[in-house]
Amino acid sequence: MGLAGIKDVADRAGLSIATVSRALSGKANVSAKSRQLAKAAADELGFVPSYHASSLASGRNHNVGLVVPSIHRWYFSSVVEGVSGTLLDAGYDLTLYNVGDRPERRHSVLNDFLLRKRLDAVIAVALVLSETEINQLLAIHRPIVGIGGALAGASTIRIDDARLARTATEHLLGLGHTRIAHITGEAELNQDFKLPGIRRAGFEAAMQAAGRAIRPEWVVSADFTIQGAYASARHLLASAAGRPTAVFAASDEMAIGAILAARDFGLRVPQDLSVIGMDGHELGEVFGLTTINQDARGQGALAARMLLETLDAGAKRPDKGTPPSAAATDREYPTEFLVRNSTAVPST
Amino acid sequence: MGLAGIKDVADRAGLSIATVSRALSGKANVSAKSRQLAKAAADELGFVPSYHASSLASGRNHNVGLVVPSIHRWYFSSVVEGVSGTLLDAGYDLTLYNVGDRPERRHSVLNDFLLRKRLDAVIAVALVLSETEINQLLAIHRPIVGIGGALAGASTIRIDDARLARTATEHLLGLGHTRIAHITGEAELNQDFKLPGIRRAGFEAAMQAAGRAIRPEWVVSADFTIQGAYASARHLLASAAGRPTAVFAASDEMAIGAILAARDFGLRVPQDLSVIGMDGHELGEVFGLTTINQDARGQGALAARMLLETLDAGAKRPDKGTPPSAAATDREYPTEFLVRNSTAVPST
DNA sequence: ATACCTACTGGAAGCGTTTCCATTTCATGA
DNA sequence: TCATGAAATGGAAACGCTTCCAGTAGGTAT
Repeated sequence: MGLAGIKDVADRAGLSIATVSRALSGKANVSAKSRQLAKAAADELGFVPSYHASSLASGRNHNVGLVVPSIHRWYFSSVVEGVSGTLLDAGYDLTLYNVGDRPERRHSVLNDFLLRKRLDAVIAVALVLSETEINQLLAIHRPIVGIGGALAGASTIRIDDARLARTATEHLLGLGHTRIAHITGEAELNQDFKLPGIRRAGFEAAMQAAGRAIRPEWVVSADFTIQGAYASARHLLASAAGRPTAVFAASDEMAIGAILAARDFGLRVPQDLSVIGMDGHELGEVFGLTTINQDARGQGALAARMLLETLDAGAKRPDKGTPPSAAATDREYPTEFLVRNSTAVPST
Repeated sequence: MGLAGIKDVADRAGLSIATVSRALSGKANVSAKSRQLAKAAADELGFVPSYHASSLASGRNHNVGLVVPSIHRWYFSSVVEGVSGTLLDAGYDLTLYNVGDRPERRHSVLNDFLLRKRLDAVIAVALVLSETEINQLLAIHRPIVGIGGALAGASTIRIDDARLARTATEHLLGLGHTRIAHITGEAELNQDFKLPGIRRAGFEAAMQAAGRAIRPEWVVSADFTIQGAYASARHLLASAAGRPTAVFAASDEMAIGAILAARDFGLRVPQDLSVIGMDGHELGEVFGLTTINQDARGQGALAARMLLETLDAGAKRPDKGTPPSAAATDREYPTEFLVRNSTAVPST
């Protein structure tokens, strides 16, 4: 089988190449009869248009790049699922760039891949791109959407991490807690991904506003995983003497780690220790975790939809036209405060 | 900036297009001087070759497709990380097809995407492709590697699930357990992904070989998540009367769900209930989970390396040559029995 | 019947590379 | 000095589509 080309289809259908192309891609100015003829011939030959030839000729790729710092953690895999589903349904390919913890990869991804005119658009998750980098992308007319990270000049979907962290802390304060600890992200995670610092700032703001001291030894850090936070929380909770009565963890995974550590010490949650998280991890339900639910998957889906919209709008020859979405929108994604039973009034 | 093309580079360097192309792609038969000239000119102009034009002309895509049924579960995200890292380092793109639980997507992915000549190779994770589907891919000279699923005719990386499940069960039997329960995967997961059934068969084989009865009510199913297994295990452990003394879960995530459920009932692990899992989930350490460690990430990396190798071997114009890797290898990936402290001699 | 407009159609020019092939250059040994 | 082959070079033909543009048919109004 010599992989039928459009020429073969045209011959078989008794039409010209041009007409077949129009017919198969659903363009106007094709008679119903021709269209049907073309489709039938294409089916019979099992014709599938060559992606590269079509992209080269039309300038459209039907391919969106997704840049993530990791794929293992709940937040990222949720976003990927959301993006992936939406894109697949729209007939778009998803090219995944998992830049991981290696910064040199990040550079090569931006240069060697993203700029290679092979992507129609880019979704960057929790990645802080420099203005130069953003401009580079915009210069070649590639719309960008950032999720969970501030992208100057590009459209963004995010939640107000500072405010929500503050809300979470205030929930604990409101219950009467004064001895509140915080589990934040590790320093290196703060590099491309300022989130831990922002949530921590929210925590500190709430504490200060309430006139509560922040004990440095009660601010510990972990790597955003359950097991990492478990280890950190064990240190935090080790000595009965200087033990907090509540913990605000910067993610649900870390909150769960704290709950597990607490259980190991025979501490009951919430009677002996209140724990509040942030994210909306599915596993939170098992632990009755009080948290602020953000629909990461939904955020991914929304980002994809936004991109598809601007792509459809700017249709034909994106290289040429004016930059799509001159207006960079900054949407705040809705969240939900989910009170379950990992937080309560302190027993003392 | 009009996005410099190779023509511009050639003009600037005072060379022909052909020589520039050879120089930049590191081909032979280019003088050192010309090569340097070309590189300098390319740098100055910020030239990046057009992916589509280059693929169209050369027939090589530098793009590997990865088909997964999900991205959220530990096993899959681990594999994706492994594949992703290896591919990125080799300068390949990764196109992710998350077919999810919707079978219609699977079909469209195979037809509309994979066959569109845009992929050099395909890695299918835990997906059972029909022989027709495999032949379709092989017919257009696209090497396939399957991970964790049997792909007749294609290369495969897998672990011997049946034997390992048997080993896990034998570990419990060897400790003296007779009342052994099994948490398997749900029926619908068994469709494209026979794994739950295979592990279950291993369990049954071990039990039968030991002359132990399998109590149907002690074989429960869950969706491979912690929370799902937690719910199932609660049912399993609810009545003190007919309670097993050991549980073999078909995945670490489900084993952890069982441990959490046991704790809720005040059962101590391993004194009151032994739990063994399978996979090597990072979280297993926190729970002291005895398991069989399979390096999912390593499997992904290996699959990518295998593919890259055959691609490099078959170099130039893969469309034309003989099918790469006529020899479909079926490798068994090494595993490690990890005895921690979630299993012990039954206390009765 | 003629003019005119519209809906279709097909030829052919790109899209931006890679690579074949013929040609030129250059070093080497006789 | 000249033949000889290897190394380097450039022209031009693909690669397989999309789309512009000119042209053809077929219908309507005059």
